[in-house]
Amino acid sequence: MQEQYEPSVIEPAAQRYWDQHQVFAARESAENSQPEREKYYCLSMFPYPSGRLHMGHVRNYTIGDVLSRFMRMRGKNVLQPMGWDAFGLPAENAAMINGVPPAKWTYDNIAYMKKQLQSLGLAIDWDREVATCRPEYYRWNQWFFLRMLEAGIAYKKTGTVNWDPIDQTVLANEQVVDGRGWRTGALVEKREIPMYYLRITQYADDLLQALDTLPGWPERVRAMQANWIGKSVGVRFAFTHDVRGADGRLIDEGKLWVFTTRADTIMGVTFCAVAAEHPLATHAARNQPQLAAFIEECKQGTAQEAELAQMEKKGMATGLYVTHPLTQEQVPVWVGNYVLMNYGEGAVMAVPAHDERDFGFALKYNLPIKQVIDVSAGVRNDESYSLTTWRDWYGDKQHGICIHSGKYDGLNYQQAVDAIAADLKAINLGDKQTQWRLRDWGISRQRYWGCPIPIIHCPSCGDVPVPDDQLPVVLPEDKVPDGSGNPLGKDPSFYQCKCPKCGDDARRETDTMDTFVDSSWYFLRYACADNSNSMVDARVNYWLPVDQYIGGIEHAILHLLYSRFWTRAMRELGLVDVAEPFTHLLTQGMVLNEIYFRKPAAGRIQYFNPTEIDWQTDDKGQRTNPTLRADGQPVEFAGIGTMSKSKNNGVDPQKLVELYGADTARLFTMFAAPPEQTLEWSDEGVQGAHRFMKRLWRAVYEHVKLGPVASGLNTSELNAAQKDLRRAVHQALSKVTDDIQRRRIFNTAIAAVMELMNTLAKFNDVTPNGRAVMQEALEKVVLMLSPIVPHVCHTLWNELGHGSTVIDQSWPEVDASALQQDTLEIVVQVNGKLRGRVVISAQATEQEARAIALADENVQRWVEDKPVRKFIYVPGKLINVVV
RNA sequence: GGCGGUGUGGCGGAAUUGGUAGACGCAGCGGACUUAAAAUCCGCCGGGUAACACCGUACCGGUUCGAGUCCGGUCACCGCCA
Repeated sequence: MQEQYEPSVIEPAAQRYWDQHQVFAARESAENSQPEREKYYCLSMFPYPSGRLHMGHVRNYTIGDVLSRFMRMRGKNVLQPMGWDAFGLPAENAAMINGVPPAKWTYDNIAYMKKQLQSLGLAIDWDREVATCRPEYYRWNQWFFLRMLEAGIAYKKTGTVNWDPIDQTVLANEQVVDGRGWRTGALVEKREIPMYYLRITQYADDLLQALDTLPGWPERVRAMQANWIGKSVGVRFAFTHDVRGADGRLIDEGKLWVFTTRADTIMGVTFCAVAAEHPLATHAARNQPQLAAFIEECKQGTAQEAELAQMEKKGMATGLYVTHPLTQEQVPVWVGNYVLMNYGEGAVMAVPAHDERDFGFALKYNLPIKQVIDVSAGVRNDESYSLTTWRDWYGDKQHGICIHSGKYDGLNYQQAVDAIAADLKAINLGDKQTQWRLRDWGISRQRYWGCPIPIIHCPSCGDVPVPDDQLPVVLPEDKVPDGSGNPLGKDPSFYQCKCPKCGDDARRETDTMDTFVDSSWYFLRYACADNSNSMVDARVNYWLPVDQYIGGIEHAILHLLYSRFWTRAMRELGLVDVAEPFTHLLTQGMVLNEIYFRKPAAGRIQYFNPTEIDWQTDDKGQRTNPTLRADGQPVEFAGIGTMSKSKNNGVDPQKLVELYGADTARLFTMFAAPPEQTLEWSDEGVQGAHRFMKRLWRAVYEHVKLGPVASGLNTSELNAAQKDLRRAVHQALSKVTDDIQRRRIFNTAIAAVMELMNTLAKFNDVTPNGRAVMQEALEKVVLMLSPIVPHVCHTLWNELGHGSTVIDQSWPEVDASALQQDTLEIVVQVNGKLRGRVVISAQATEQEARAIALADENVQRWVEDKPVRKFIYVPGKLINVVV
């Protein structure tokens, strides 16, 4: 065995072995004599082929790889695929800069990044690789889009869309962040264009309720999805009025519609508030310049819920009144800057007594406050209702009872809502209604580098679907966008076509699909990537659902929601059996690094890579005075932030692998933080991980150097030290198994192995029994670490004398007898404070333990002759003497 | 404002069901080896004390024999909210 650990030699060798023996090729059924194994589909979110891997990829794919390899050793039939989310804007942007077609840029990037992924030693079945920009893949986007069109799940409508003036494209609502395009940051404009939508709102209730069937998902992701879907159950009803517009007709047919979740407070309405754009506001402003000015001011304001909640509530009376549908009272109408036209009805009823926002508004503008709910019943008898100070319990609907509400007096929340909704329905002015925040998913994009929407526009037949036998509509791959709109619209060879129905000249749709479409079902296609005859086949039902999905928290809402929707649509159309595609979800934290900069008197801030910085340490060991190594001059430390090009704090995985090897990179990313938390990069930490690799190598080297172990392990002949070592080995094994299998935490599993290695280093017994114990210990260490650092374990397993390979080994079993102890150390507390430790027999009774504990010198010092009031005994762990 | 989360040494983090707070690693300090350095190995490493005592898991209070962990309240920070 070679003395030096050389990852640059052993890593390619291990990878070559895996490759030649096709060990990661997944099969759907049992082969030859192999017994039927349970399937395990381990999926990592596929990357966008941006050019190079970043550390986030390394972290993501290492987590997936550790789980895949672990599950394989646990006897599962594992599928771990990989592919490319290959359509999208960055390719077009790169094309504009370099003058190269997006297709070439994308395919080149895929080739390079695939090599990078392979250098990490991931246990991927590359035979199933998919790239969403290939016609073999996206033809099924088109095919299924047509099925959805037939089923009414997809439809066309003209609507107001968000127009990004820089990217020249439509954005989904969720792609607008703070009123700006999510990629460009440009202020979004409104445009009216025809586009295709998917009826995700039809599935809103199911998508919401089924979140409860996903205990394997993080709580916060489920909360974010529920929040996004935004179900609110309430009552939609109308105040009547006879306000007529300039044309003499009643505005909105004489009805001011509102939606409320607190219909039980309807008798407490003292005014209504409408949005600045509401027809009543517009009407009232015609001859009130002051109101018109206020409306203009409101229109400048935000449309963001978050900002809305924080800004100062302002309003102005319109002078108009509407009639309360149940009391016939005249209710004044105000314009409020906190009411949004495109949310709900653009108008709200105001109940100042029981809504904090309305309460503040009423105080500010001196509007009446009428209490109609009494919460004192059993809950709040210590405080009374005040007209000047808001208390949170004014809005309590759990314990409230209607008062001052005529026939509704005495009803609780649900009873009151039911009764009031029924009364409103009876007079035809309202009914119960469920409102959703979620909107239908607009998928049309006026972009080139995406999947063409398979529709032909015929002057006489209208919108005609491309017949199935003419699919796919192939995207030409030679175009170079120049920023002046969609190249497809300028290419007659693409858009000129014949109508499939009447054969006349027609024009092909030049919009392409949102790239979220591509990623909404790629995990299904991995199961049958080689099938050129159908979108999915029986193999999909074998592999699905995904047992473990791993990816970034940034996809917690959109991608995961769209995938859940798409899978449901496919199930509805009889293509797959499952509704929920992902059983367990792990959202890994981001990779952070330190940020350093200098701010010159003139010019832009200059950022420095953390590797170029030197620190000094003060007498407390704390770092001070960062300087730039190149010139020794001070730099500013700006804290920790996500790795990014603009902050010049990225770490190139390629260089890391070249310098230390893939195993070190894998070990560090798994060790530095739990998978769900952020990971702070540390070059010293990487060196520490590399140091451990070398220690591991040397431990095996020192052992192997002594020649083959003479005798097998005979557990009945071991001395105390040998037994202790065996116990340490099996304790570590027990912990590592639990950490990976149940807890999905790898840093503590690695820590346990490190601790074991520290113990091993102190064990210098070269007797036959001692060496046999050491052989077992090292074998277990190699097996335990093989999912995490597979290359070195591949080599070490053979060096330990095995003809077989570690990839084919089963996960080791804990030997329960090795864990047994004759004596136990028990912690003794006196009055809850640690005062001593005693060693007792493992079989000792509580009486015996008590006698030994009380006899202990340290314990006696604290107990003295005080009477023992209480004696707590936690067997095997702790004694607490209360005196 | 709403929802969700977090708060532990100089740093990343550990403590899994209420039972030894600080595992493991990094940094630092001391030592061995070396002409020297690097590498490697050994030891120390929350505050406090001569040594104990004592103090210590954001803050205030509670439950308990016992609280980082459970409960009530406060503060700070992070994430998400067409």
